[in-house]
Amino acid sequence: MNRPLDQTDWRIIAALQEDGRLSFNQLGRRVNLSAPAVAERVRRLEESGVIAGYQARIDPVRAGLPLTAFVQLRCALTKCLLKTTNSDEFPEVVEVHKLSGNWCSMLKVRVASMPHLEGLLERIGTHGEMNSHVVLSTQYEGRAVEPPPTDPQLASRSEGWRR
Amino acid sequence: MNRPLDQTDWRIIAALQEDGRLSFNQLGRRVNLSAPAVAERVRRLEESGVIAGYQARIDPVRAGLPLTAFVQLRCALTKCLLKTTNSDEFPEVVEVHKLSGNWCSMLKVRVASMPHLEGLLERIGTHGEMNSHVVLSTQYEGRAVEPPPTDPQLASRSEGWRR
DNA sequence: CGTGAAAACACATGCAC
DNA sequence: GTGCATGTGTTTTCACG
Repeated sequence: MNRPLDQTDWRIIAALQEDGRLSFNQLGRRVNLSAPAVAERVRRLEESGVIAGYQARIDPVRAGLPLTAFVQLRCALTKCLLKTTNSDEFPEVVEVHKLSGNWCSMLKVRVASMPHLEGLLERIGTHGEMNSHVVLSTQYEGRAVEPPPTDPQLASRSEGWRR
Repeated sequence: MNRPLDQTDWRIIAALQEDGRLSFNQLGRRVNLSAPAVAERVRRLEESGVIAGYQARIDPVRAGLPLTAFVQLRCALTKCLLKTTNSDEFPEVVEVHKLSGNWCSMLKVRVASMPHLEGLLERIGTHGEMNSHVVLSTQYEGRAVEPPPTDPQLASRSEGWRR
C-alpha cells in the first residue's frame, strides 16, 4: 500500500535508531534535507507503521536485571503458554516468538538472579517441555535495522533447482 | 556506585520505554513531579547508564525485512564468528549473545526473503556448526523492562540445600 | 530533594517561492 | 523540495520551602 523506502528514508531510519530524540532540525542536517521536508517524511514513516514508536533503551544490567536467558518451549497443546496466560503473569519475559521446527516457541527473559531464574523456569515449565540457555555476555542487541540488499544475485539464488 | 532505583525512577523508566520522546513537562505529569525534578532524575539515569539511549522502533516487516530467525552457533574455536569478523560483514545480524551450554552463541537475524536467509546461513556456516530456527510470528519484542521482585521468598529459594 | 514562576532558547508549523 | 517568520512548547535557572 506504500511506496518503497528510498535511500533518504533509510538515512532517516538509521539516524532515528541511533538517536530517537533528534529534532527535525538536527535530523534534517544529517540527511541533507530541510526541517519541513524531513518532518513530512517522518510523519509518513510513522503513519505507515515503519516507525512503530520511540523508546528509551534501558541497560538491564544497570537496572538490576543482570541475567538474560533464552528459553525454548515445546508446549503441551492444550496448555500452550501463548494462549493460556496473559503476559502480565511473566513480566520477566521480554520477547515471545512462535517458531517453526521442533520447538514451538522462543522466549527471552531478564531476571535479577539465579534463584529468580530458577523460580521463573519452574513456573514456565508447567506449560510444557523446556530448554534454556543462559547468556554469558551480549555483544550487541537492538542493533539498527539496515536496508535489505538489492543484489539481484541474491534474489536469484533459489533458482538453482530449475536447471 | 549508584543509589538503587526508587519507585519514581521506575515510573520514569516505564514511561520512557513507552514513549521515548516525552518532554520533561509531559513526563513530570505522568510521574507526579515537576519538570525540573524529573529532568534531574533523567539526567542521573542517563549518566549512570541505566538509560543507554533513545531509539526509534522500526517494524522490520514494514521495512522490508519480514523474516526473523534465531541461529545457534557452535564455533570452531580458531575461527569463532565473535572474534574473526567485524559486525559490518553481517548487517542482518541484529543480536549476538555468548551462551553457556552446548552452543557457544545465539544470533538473531532479520532478512528480506528465504533466498536471503539461505545465503546468510551459508556465509555464517563457515564459522562452525549451526542450528537455525525460523520465527513464524512474534507475540512481542522489546517489551518494557520492569523492576525486579523484592520478594524475600525468591531471594531465599536457593537456601534449600543448606538444611 | 522538591516546587513554582520567569527567562532564554529551540522547536514545529505554515506559507511564499 | 527550500528558507524564513511566527508562535508555541520546551529546557533551564533561580529563589524558596
